[in-house]
Amino acid sequence: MDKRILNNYFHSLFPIEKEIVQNITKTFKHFQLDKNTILLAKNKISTKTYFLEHGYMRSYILNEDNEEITTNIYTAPCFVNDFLSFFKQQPTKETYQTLSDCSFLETSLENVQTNFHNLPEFREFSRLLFVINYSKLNDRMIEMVSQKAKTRYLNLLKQNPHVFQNVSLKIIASYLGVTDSSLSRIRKNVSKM
Amino acid sequence: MDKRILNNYFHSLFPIEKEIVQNITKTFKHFQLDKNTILLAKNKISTKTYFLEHGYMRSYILNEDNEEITTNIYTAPCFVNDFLSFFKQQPTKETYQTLSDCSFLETSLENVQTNFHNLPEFREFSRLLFVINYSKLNDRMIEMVSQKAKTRYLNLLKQNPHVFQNVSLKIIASYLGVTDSSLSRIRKNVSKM
DNA sequence: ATCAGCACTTGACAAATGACAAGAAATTAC
DNA sequence: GTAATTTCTTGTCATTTGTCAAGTGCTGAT
Repeated sequence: MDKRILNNYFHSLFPIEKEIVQNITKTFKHFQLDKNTILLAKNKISTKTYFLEHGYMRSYILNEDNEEITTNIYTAPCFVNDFLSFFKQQPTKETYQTLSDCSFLETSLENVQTNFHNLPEFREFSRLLFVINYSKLNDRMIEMVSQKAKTRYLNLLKQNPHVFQNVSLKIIASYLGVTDSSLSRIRKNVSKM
Repeated sequence: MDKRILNNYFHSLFPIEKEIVQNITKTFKHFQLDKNTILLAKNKISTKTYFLEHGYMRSYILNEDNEEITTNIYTAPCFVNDFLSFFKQQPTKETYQTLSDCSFLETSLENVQTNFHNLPEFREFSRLLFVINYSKLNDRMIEMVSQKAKTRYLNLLKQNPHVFQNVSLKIIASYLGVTDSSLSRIRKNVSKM
């Protein structure tokens, strides 16, 4: 099976030898999911690390009014991993759902552990992945507390314009922390400038 | 020097042998800072991992209007680490400042790397620290987008009441993502219930 | 002891966003 | 192809939060 996208992802983050990457990625297995399918449901324990090769996904929670709050939007290629559930083997708080037809590669916790403890390069890679994810989340948090909705919308539009062709505005609205009617008004306001 | 608090912190997170913890913590060095001192300034490259043994700290950024936005409040005992700056050796976006007299333990990137690659238990510990920090940040982000200011205030009051005795309301307000006048009104409203 | 500055509160008003409802447009199911 | 469902927009009004300015009281420097 073709693992070029996954292999390239390793090389893009970090100088690492081709053979080592192939050694790491050989345990990853391909699979596909249709649009609007649950990859990992709330309260389940995550047993895999997923690499999203093609497509769009999101994670979401239900608030006290049973409304879905989108906590993250994933654009391929990227890793999709519920860190807390996967590494501490405890139930997820979030549900992970495809937003388009998606193709994935997955590997087990056992394989991750073997590589983590045996391959110094994989250790460095996984730590770097944590650092990058943490930093992205921190940036988003800062944006949420210090910018208004219109700025957050414009930033997303600039950084990830393709999301708007692939993800419904309702989902994008909750990701931006506003209602769908507010987002609609913001878009109207932006378009006439 | 007494490293009981640091050693206990390791044991509290994770089942790990006493000798291994002592081996890890032996490279940590004590130091102290007065209230309102900069531990790590914006645009500097972090060279140390810090463990806050006693006291309160915060990290903050300046927004476009040159107002300080508190991005995190640290309550001892805990690790204080700018992951991106420390592990990627790039300039920080945030400034780290003490909010009370503080005592710290610090160790260098070289020591962290040695332990990370030589001690399986330390690898597991550092990954767990990442997982916990990521998860906390994610919870806070969800709270920010889905709860209103009053709820966020009440949650902080419940989870960390001591912060209110040690950190000014102005700083807590910006941490909660509201202005200090709003927080003042929220407190007034809460107190008369 | 005094003065300057800071933290906190409060008032009046403005701006941003939410809640709800209705209708148009797009998508999906059969 | 048609009906049902969902998405998106828009209107009205309420609520939340911000902005600005003033006033009080505390604290720290000299």
